[in-house]
Amino acid sequence: MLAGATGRVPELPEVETVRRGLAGTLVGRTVTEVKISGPRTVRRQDPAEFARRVEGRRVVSVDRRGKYLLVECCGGTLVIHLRMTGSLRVSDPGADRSRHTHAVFTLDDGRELRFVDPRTFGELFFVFPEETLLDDVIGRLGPDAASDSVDAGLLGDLVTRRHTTLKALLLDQRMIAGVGNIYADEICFAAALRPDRRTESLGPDDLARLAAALQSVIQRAVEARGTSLGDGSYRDLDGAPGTFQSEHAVYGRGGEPCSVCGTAIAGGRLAGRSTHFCPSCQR
DNA sequence: AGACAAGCCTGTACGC
DNA sequence: TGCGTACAGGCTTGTC
Repeated sequence: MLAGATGRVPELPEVETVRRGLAGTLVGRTVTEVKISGPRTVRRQDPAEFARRVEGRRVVSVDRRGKYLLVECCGGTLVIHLRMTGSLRVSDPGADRSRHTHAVFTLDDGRELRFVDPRTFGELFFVFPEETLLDDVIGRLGPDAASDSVDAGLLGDLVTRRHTTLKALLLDQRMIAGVGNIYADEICFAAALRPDRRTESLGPDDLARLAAALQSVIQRAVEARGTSLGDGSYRDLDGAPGTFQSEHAVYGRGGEPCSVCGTAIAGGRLAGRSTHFCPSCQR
């Protein structure tokens, strides 16, 4: 296993797992108090103003677009992006507060929702319906990778619009929202396509396999509650890891034999990201 | 000790 | 000129 190649970053399946947990925890609850301690955690608006906006609001539903969590409240939306190392935990108020806890939401059932983020890339903000900030952020995103609309036809449109490598296309949130580095590699393997394939070279059969691979990898990963590799990696709201890492065919397996053909998995850098693929199975 | 991991944004360079 | 793409840098810190 490559040093540091620990998939700690939440992508769609991990964020979806958190969303489901949040829905069960937050819907119908009212946020009674908000405490922001991280100086970078709320950066699109004043943290005190953010706290004022959220306090006293009842949660109606919890949605997700790509890697963004949308906590729909009466009168506005709490937006959460975990970025690289952000995580959310539900705790009793007396429970030890881990280092790097940057925000605490107290609920009317006495529990706390805590936002923990060592690298502080993650962020929170709250938008009123009449504000455009949500549209500015979410409106840039392509269709959600878990949505039925991501089929061979849509992918055909994308590859004519964006001439680049397959990996760069999959990582581009404006094209398809929710895929990150781990699942991009896994999707390419499942589609038997090299990550460095030029998008303009993909034919109908390739696009059909790609669409099927996207759906199946994302669906299986959601069912496995995401990927957790190594210490400090992603955990769900209750601190439990996902299990999809046991199904990884290529990510983090550079040099290991391919599970299908035995060829050594190749590793390298593409689109600025560590990239792994089977040089024999993927063309 | 310094390189690396990552998502996302921004700035810049480049080729057609 | 302009557009789309490629790439580097910034942000950050735990790990190797």
